[in-house]
Amino acid sequence: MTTASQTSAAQAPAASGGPGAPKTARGARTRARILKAAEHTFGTLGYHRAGISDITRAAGVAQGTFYTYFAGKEEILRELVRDMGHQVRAHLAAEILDTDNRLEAEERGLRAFLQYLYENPSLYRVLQEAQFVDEAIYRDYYEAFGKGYVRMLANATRKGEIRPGNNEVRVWALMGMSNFLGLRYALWEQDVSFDEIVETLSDLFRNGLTLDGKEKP
Amino acid sequence: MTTASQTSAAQAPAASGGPGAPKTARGARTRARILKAAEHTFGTLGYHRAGISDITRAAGVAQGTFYTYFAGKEEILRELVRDMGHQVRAHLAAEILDTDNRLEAEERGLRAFLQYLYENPSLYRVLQEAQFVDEAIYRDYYEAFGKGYVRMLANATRKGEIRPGNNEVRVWALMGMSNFLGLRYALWEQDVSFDEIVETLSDLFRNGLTLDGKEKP
DNA sequence: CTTCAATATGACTCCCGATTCACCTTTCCG
DNA sequence: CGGAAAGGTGAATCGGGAGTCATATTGAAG
Repeated sequence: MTTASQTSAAQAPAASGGPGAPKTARGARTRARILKAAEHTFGTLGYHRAGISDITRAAGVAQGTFYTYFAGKEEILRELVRDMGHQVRAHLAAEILDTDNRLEAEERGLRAFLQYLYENPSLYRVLQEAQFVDEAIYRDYYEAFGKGYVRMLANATRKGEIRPGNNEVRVWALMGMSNFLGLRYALWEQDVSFDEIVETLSDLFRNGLTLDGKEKP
Repeated sequence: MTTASQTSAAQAPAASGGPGAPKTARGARTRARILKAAEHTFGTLGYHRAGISDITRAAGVAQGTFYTYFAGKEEILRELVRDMGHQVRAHLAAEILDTDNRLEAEERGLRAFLQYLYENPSLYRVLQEAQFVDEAIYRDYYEAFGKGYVRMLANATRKGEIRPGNNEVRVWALMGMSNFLGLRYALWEQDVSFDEIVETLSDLFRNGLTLDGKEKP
C-alpha cells in the first residue's frame, strides 16, 4: 500500500490544490482539464456569470469532481492567476532573451505581449477580474512582474542605455501602457497594426513626446 | 400607471432612470441619495458583494424604494459610470484649462488625476468593475475620454508642441499609464510623492527613455 | 379639509448556483 | 485474484439576494 511516507505533504502548500493534490496520472490529467476549462469559461463568461457546472461541462466531468481538486470557485481562480501569470512571464522573458539593448527589449516585449494577448484573450479577463475577487493575488502578479522589470531597467541604467530616473515609477507606467494598448488594439479592435503601435512607443522612448526642450546627456 | 414597464425600459434615454424619473423635489433628493450610497457601497464592497439592501441601508430608505428609481442593479451601475465619468472629465478639463503648452497640460492633468483618485477611490473600482458587467459602458467611457484627448494632442501637434505621430495610440498609452500609476500610487500605497511621479513622466515626455539615439527635429 | 398622485415601506417570493454526499468505477499493487 | 485507495458521479441541499407587491404615508393642488 502507499505508505504514509509521502502523505506528509498534506498541509496545503500554496502552489497545489486545497483538498487533495492528484496522486495518479489520471488525476493529474483531470485536474489539468478542469483548470483549462476554467480558463476558457472565465475568459468567455466572466468569473461571476460562469458556474461550476459550466466549467465541469466544458471539462467533461461531473460537478462533484471539481471539488476533488479545488476547494471552491475562488480557489481555482487563484490557481489560474498564478498559472497564467507564470506563463506570460516565461513567454515574455524568452522573447526578449537575445536582445542587446533596452530599447530593443521594450519593442520586442511590447509586440510579444500584444501578440500573446491576441492569442490568449482569457488572460486579460481572468487577471483583471481577479482583482475584485482577491486583490492580493492581483497585486502579487503585478508586483512580481514589476520587480523583474525594475531589475532590467536598473541594469540598463548601469550600462548607460537609459536615462537615470525612478525606474519603479517608470515600470508601473510601462505596464499600464501595455495593458491599455493590449485591451484596445489586441482585444477590442485590430484596426492598427502591432508594428505601428510598437513604432509609436519606440519613438516615445527614443525622443519623448515634445519637440522642444531637448536636453543633451 | 405609467407606460414604462419592465421590458420596455431597455432603451430608456441614457440620462434618466428606467422606471420613472422623479417628479417632485423629494423624489429627486431620494434618487440622488441612493445613487450616492451606491457609489460608496460599490466602491467599498464591490459590485457583486454589495447587495441592494446594503445600498438602501446606506441611503436610509427601504429596499423597495430602490426600484422606484432604478430598474435594477445593473441599471444603477450604468447610471453611476456615466455620472462619475462626467465628473472626472469635467474636473480634469477645468484643471488644465489655463495651461499654455502640452507638456504643462500633461503634468497638471496627471497630478490632478492622481489627486482625484486619491480623494475618490470609488471611481476606480466602480469603473473597472463595470467592465465585466456591461462592457459597452466601459468602452464608452474610455472612447469619450480618448476622443477629447486625441483632439488636444492634434492641436498640440499643429502648434508644433509635440512630435508628429499616431496620437490615438499615444492617447491609449497615456490613459493606461495614468490608470496604473493611480492604482499603484494613489490607491495602494502612497510611498512616492505625486510630484516625483509627475516629474518622472515629464522627463519621459521631454527626453524619452533612452540616452543615445537622440534625434534632432 | 379633501383628494390623489407620487413616494415609501418591508415582508415575502422565487430562483439560481455553490457545495455536499452517499454511492459507484477504475486503478494499482501485493 | 482481492481489496483498498483514488477517482468519479449527479441528484439533493441550502443560503443568499434580486426583485415584487399590497399597503401606508406624504404633500401639494384645489
